Amino acid sequence: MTGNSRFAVSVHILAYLAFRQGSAVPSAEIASSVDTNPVVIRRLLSALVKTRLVNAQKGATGGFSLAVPASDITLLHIYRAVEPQPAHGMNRFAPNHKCPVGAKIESILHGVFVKAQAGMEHELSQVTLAQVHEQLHSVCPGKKK
Amino acid sequence: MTGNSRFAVSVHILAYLAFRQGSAVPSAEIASSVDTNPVVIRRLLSALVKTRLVNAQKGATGGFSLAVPASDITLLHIYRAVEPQPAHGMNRFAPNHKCPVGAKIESILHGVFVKAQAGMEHELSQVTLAQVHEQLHSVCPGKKK
DNA sequence: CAATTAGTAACATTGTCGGTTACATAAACC
DNA sequence: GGTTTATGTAACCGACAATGTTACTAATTG
Repeated sequence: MTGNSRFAVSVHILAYLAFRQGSAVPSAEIASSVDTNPVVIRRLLSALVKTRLVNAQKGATGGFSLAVPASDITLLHIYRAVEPQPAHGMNRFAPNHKCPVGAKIESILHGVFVKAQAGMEHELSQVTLAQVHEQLHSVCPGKKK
Repeated sequence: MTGNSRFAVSVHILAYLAFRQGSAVPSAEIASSVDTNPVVIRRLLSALVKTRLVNAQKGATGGFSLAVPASDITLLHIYRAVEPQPAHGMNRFAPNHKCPVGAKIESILHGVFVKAQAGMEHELSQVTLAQVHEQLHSVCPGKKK
């Protein structure tokens, strides 16, 4: 979608916070689940705190927790919080404006990207963190019997 | 969308071929319109030739031309021809499978990405190269009077 | 005061993308 | 046939982005 994995890791983080419910979870514990460095986790959580999806508490016994019910958080909220301006796949695209095609293609492509982005974001808006949380619990393979 | 500009440049290329109709257009001329190196253009055209959207002809008087009417080419065709496997924003995402969340989040996220991708691709499938070509001709600013 | 944790800056490492050079192959034209 | 023009690709370089890592400060608990 964007080349990076910020969104994927962020959903993982929030799913983990939903999993651990009301308790304050330190970044090191989340980092262990994601298998990365705690600073990477804190960087992403910094953006999620700014958009008020997550509470942060410093000090011993501190950590992160959901600031909003999981059913109120859609994946689009997470996407927007964590993903920088779409940049719309036109980063290094600067056609020659002296050519009649180059002069107009940029704005045409911009319109296309806006529509494509909207199509994608609509799908993300249809999935809540609570649904992701449910899927985590259902069908635990090997935990039957 | 993908971080790179392969798709944007490819649409530009095909719009240029539509603009220049039946004639064989050399990569150097297209490169001038896109303002890049001819090899970059040929690399992308190589993929478009493989999917039979474009004809290539070597030698003097050679060049590239559309192999199919512009009205039969959707932006999704172009996207698929030119963009490698979506990789779905999970490139460097390898959570810890020993954790109950890490063990299941991957497949859940995969499902999310498939839906998001489908939403985006649907929008691309609704736009044809012929429509882009039309927009190139309409409303030439400063060409009135 | 000691321990724990968020917050953040700074730097290293890695991978991808685009640009460039170089050369082989093929076709047109004199 | 030889010259010119063009595609087809490999190989390499430099720029940039993303992630990982270290190191430090600030806040909070007990």
